[in-house]
Amino acid sequence: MFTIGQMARRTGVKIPTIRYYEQMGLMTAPERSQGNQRRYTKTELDRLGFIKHARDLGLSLDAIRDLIRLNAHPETPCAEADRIADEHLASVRDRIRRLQRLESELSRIASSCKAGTVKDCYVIRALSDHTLCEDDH
Amino acid sequence: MFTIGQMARRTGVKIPTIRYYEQMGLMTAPERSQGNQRRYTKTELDRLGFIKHARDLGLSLDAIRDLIRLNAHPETPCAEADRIADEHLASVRDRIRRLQRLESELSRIASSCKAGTVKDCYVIRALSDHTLCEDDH
DNA sequence: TCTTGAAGCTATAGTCGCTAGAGACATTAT
DNA sequence: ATAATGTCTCTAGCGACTATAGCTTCAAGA
Repeated sequence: MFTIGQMARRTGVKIPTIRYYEQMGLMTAPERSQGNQRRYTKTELDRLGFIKHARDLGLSLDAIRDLIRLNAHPETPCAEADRIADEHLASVRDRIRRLQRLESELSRIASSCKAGTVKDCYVIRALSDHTLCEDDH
Repeated sequence: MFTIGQMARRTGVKIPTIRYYEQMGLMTAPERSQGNQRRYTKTELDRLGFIKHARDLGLSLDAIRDLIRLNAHPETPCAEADRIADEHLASVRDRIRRLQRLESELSRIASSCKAGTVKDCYVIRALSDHTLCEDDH
């Protein structure tokens, strides 16, 4: 049996966040001590680890809830789990693409100002004037 | 003079968002018509365009507030504006790096499950078991 | 057994950057 | 004059937490 603090230390998930996951239905409400404190089993520790890992990979709580639900029914085909991972991968790739476009514009803007004062600052001019952009966003 | 709707159409910033920017002190409170509706000048239109552009580039409202403040004092050295753009660029690059690591792990996980049912699904196993990861996060 | 300090409890509010909705009032076109 | 559209304020909601207040419980040492 683990206290909530031990759960936090072992998984790296902060205590209020664990309680939040319980409230959001990602963690089932654990047993309680006589004094009403949460006492977790190994199974629950593992589930929290699963959630942590999936969060680190950027999955939404909704997606994680789906995966947990799938996991609870081991006979269902795993196509659905595949789909969730795939979908997320696509959105990650999209985010990378957009960030890279942004990076190239920003790096053109940043550190490029030779003027001494804001009056002629290229950074501010570039931000004011969209036509200075090399591609549209 | 522009109505809030014209401002929205010209900049692509939604009406409630414009009012929100006013509340947050990014836009100054504009003149009002006799019927208490907002009437904006060209200057204010330009500022909204500036904000939009900076937001599209991912700058926080705080950073934008700083830039606006700088812009209002044209004699200050522009090193500060440079710094804001630089800092933001660094954080964008960091986000790209992290997303790329994530992408490689996810693409390893996704679409790789040959099992028929969730019981042996690689996606779910990979998410449960951090040791399957190729690099640490 | 008592005490102390750390850890845990609930409940509520705040974060960021919007977005949506309700219900009332203003403006514009016909 | 009326209808259609636009705008007003106010409030609440989103996701995923984080912080605070004021309380109770637990574990270890004296």
